[in-house]
Amino acid sequence: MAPAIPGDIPEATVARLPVYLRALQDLADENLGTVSSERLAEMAGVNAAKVRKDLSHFGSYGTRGVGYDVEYLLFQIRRELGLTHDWPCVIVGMGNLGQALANYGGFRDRGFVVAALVDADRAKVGSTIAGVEVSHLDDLASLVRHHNISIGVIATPSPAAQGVADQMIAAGISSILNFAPVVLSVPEGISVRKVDLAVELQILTFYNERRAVVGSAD
Amino acid sequence: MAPAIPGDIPEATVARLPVYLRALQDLADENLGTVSSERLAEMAGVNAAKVRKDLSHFGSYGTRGVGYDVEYLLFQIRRELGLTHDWPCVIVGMGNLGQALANYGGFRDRGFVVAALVDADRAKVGSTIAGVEVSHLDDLASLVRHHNISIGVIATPSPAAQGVADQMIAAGISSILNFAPVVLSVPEGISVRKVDLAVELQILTFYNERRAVVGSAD
DNA sequence: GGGACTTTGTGAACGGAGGAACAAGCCCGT
DNA sequence: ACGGGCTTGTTCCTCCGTTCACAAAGTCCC
Repeated sequence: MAPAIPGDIPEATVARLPVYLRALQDLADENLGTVSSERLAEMAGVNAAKVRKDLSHFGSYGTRGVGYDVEYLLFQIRRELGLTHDWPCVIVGMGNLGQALANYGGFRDRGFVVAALVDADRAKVGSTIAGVEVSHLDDLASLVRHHNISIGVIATPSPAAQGVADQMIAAGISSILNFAPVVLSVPEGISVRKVDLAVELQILTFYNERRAVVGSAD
Repeated sequence: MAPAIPGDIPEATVARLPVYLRALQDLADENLGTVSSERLAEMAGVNAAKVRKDLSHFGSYGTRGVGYDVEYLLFQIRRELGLTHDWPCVIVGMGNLGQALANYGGFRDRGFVVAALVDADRAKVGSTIAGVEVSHLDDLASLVRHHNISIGVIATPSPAAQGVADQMIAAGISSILNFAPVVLSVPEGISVRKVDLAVELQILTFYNERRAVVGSAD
């Protein structure tokens, strides 16, 4: 599961960069010129020292006594995350979740363009969702090539997920976001992130149950 | 963010329990009587020693030389996760994502029942999604009481998320799954988990970009 | 019944991440 | 020019989580 050594940036730091990015965008919208690590930490819901250490991995982007220049830091983090350009994505699986993802506006705002939609069901092929025509799974490879896609989103039922992942990888996709509740096995060099909604809920129930059993000791 | 000490189970272990649960369900479907930590580890995509240590936190559920009894372990993990009964949930925000979540069948299969749907837009109130009528946000508290809901799902636009969270907590909800890309501030004793789809994609692009820059050193 | 084999449960080493604290550096007012 | 006040960058320490390795314990076969 480990995406191997990407450089020398801790994985935990990478996971926080998008959160900083979002906070900085809010600051930029308010026309704030600079921000302190403390303020940024508060907005991101983390510790101030952590913010400074995270940012220091990329160089000295701040000014002592002043803080960080919002625009400059925005640019640097965008660059680190590879968000200087939009990323075309393909979503495979046009069920409830796939359709919702296709319609979800939050992607384009943050640098991701749904370039292609794919389903294995020929009955769905040809219909248009969010302005994009649904193609058949068989055409995945040519779509990936044509749109230069490197990110694939799997929104299929569980049994189909591994097969779709294999086809994505064969087509040249190197980053996969998997919504199917299965553990994908992929070769070295392919990044996979998994989002399992039921797992999140089950983690919540664990703590909920514990609170009930232990009693409200607060 | 830390849900405080729930007992003495490491948070990382809790997060893996649902994964084990899913693997065990697959094993049960195949009528496998027992499973070794090694096999289970492979299915869950983790280390065998980790599986054993995780499970040992709850007692000795295995038999040396044999492995773990699938049915028994299933029962124990379900019990630990509080999945001996179904959990009624309320989804707030009937946009694309909220509707998709309401229609998503994967919840009910895993112990979660969508008991109520809520939106702030009166134009949406009264319509039926996935067999559940949409109520107005003002009725949240009475819905929570009536259906004995302890889990709330936030699928609103970002600006509304904190207010909804506050209302949920005031109504007695203690566990929140947040899809809005904002950091919620909640009092002690409330569990929050956040799912931010764009963040996941941005993490992928980081590694994608790094691979491109570093070159395929594999 | 006993020995060989298998697998769990756990003690200990190891590595990474988090947080406190402080020195270095920058700005501003006088 | 210079001192006071901030804020960063970094060091050090601690803690949590992972992994190895092995003893304990059970099964199976002869």
